[in-house]
Amino acid sequence: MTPKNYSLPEPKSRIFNAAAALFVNKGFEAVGVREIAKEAKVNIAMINYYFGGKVGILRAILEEAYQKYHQAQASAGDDSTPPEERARNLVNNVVRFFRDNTEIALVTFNTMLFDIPEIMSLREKWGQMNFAVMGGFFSQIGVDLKDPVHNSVYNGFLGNMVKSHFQLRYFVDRMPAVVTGENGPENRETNWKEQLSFDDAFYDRYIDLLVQQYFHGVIYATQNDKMKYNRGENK
Amino acid sequence: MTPKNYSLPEPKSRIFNAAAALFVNKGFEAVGVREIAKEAKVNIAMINYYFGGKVGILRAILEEAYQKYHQAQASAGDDSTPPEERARNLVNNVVRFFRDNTEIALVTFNTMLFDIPEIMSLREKWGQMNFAVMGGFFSQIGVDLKDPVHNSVYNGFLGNMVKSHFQLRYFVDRMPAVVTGENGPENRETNWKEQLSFDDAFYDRYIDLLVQQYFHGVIYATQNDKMKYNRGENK
DNA sequence: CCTTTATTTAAACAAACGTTTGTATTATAT
DNA sequence: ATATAATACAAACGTTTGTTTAAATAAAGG
Repeated sequence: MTPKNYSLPEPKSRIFNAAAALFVNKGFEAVGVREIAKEAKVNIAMINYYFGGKVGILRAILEEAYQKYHQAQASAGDDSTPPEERARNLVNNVVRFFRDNTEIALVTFNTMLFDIPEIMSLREKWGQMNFAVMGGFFSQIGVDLKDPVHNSVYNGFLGNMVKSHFQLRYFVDRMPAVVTGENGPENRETNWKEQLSFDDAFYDRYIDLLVQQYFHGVIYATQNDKMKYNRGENK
Repeated sequence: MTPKNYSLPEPKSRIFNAAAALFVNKGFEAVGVREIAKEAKVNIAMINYYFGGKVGILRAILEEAYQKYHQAQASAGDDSTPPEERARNLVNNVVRFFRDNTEIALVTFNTMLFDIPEIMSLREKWGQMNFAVMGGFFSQIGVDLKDPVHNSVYNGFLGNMVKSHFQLRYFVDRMPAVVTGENGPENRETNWKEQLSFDDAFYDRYIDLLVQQYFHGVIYATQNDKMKYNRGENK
C-alpha cells in the first residue's frame, strides 16, 4: 500500500472535491466512479466506504451547498430591515456564497434540474424552504408569491441571476488564456478574459448594478401590475 | 415484423419526441437508447439508422431548438424599433418559443451547462450568435456588452428568466394534481396548481410584468452605474 | 413482376457501470 | 506487545451501455 502523503487532504475530502469538479463540468450521470477515484487518487471501493456510493457523494455536496445557500438567504435581514438594504444584503450574501463555493453551488443548481430518484425529495424540500425564507422579503417589496405571475417572475430571480453569472464565469475561467489563430470577433471573449479580474471591485459593481436593476424594476413593475390588472391584494 | 400503424408519427419523429421528453426529465447522460426505443416503440438499432446514434438525437434537438430561439431573438425588431417595444417583442417571442417548444427548449438550455464533447462547439458558436443578434438591442438600452459587469448582468438575462419560469412550470405540469394526505403548507404548490392555467391571459400579464421589471430596472441601473463608477462610455 | 433500395429486427460485441467481497495494511486502544 | 478497529486495495460480480452486424422485411423503381 502506498504510504500516506501528508501534503494531500484526507481521502474523503479529496473524493468530494474531485467529484464536485467533475460533476460541475460533465453532470452527475456522465461521471463514473473510476474517474472520480483516479482524480482523487483513491481506490474506487473507497467511494462506497466513505460515501456509501456515488449518489452519496452527490448527496453530501448538495446538503453542504444548500445549507450554506439557505444561510445566505436567511441572514440577509428580517422584516425590520429596509427593503433595499435587505436586497443588497441578499445579493451580497449569495455572491459571497457562490464565490466561496463555486463548484458545489453550480452542481446543486444544475442537479436540481433533473429527476435523480435518490435526491428528488431534496428538490421539493428545498423549494419549500426557499419559499419560506424569502416570504418576508417579497412581502416588503410588493411581490405576492401566491400570485402565480409574480411567482413566475420573482421566485428564484436573484439566485438564478447570480447562478447564471457564475456558470458563465466558470466556462470563462476554464478557457485557454491564449488562443492561437485569427484575432477577430470570434476571440472577443478571450480578449475580454485577459483584461478581466473577478476581484472585489468587480463584484462591488456587479452587486450594485444587479440590486439597482432588481429593486427599481420591481417597484415599478409591481405597481404597474396592480394598476393595470387590478391585482396584488392579499387574498 | 409489425405492420406500420399509420396513426403514429414516423419513427424518426417518434424517436426525437421520446428522446426530448426523456432528456428534459433526466438529462442526456442518464437516458439510454433502450429507454428511448421503448418509449418511441422502435428497435434500438433504428436510433443509429435515423440519427447516427444517441448523440445524433441530441444534436438534432439542439439544432432545431436553437434555430428557433435565434429566430425569436432576431425578429424582435431592429435599431429603428423603440427600445421598450423591442424588449416587449423579444420577451413575447421568447415566451412563444418556449410555449411551442417547451421540451426541446429546456433540453437545449440545460444541455449547454455541461461538457458533452460532441456538441461543445455548438455552445461556443451559439454564445457568439447570441452576442451578435442582441448587440443592437443592448446598445439601445445603454448596456455595453464589452463591459464585463454589464455583460455579467445582462447577457442572457431575459432568456434565462423565461427559461427558469418554464423549467418550474415543467415541474409543476408533471406534479400529481391531487395529493392525498395532509392539507397544509406543504401542499401550497399543488393547491396553486389547481387554480392555475397557463393560458394567454397568464402570459400577457407575465410578459408585461417581466418587461416592466427589466426595462425600468435597466434604465435606472445603467444610469446609476455611469454616474457612480464613471463607466458606460464606449471604448 | 423482378430488382434495387430502404427500413426494421434480433443478436452480438466490447466496454463500462456501481457495488460487493475478502484480504492486506495501517491506526488505535489497552 | 497484542488485540481490535479503521482504512485501503485488487478482484470479482451482475448489469448496463451504445454501436455494430447480418438477415429479414417492406417499399420503391423500372
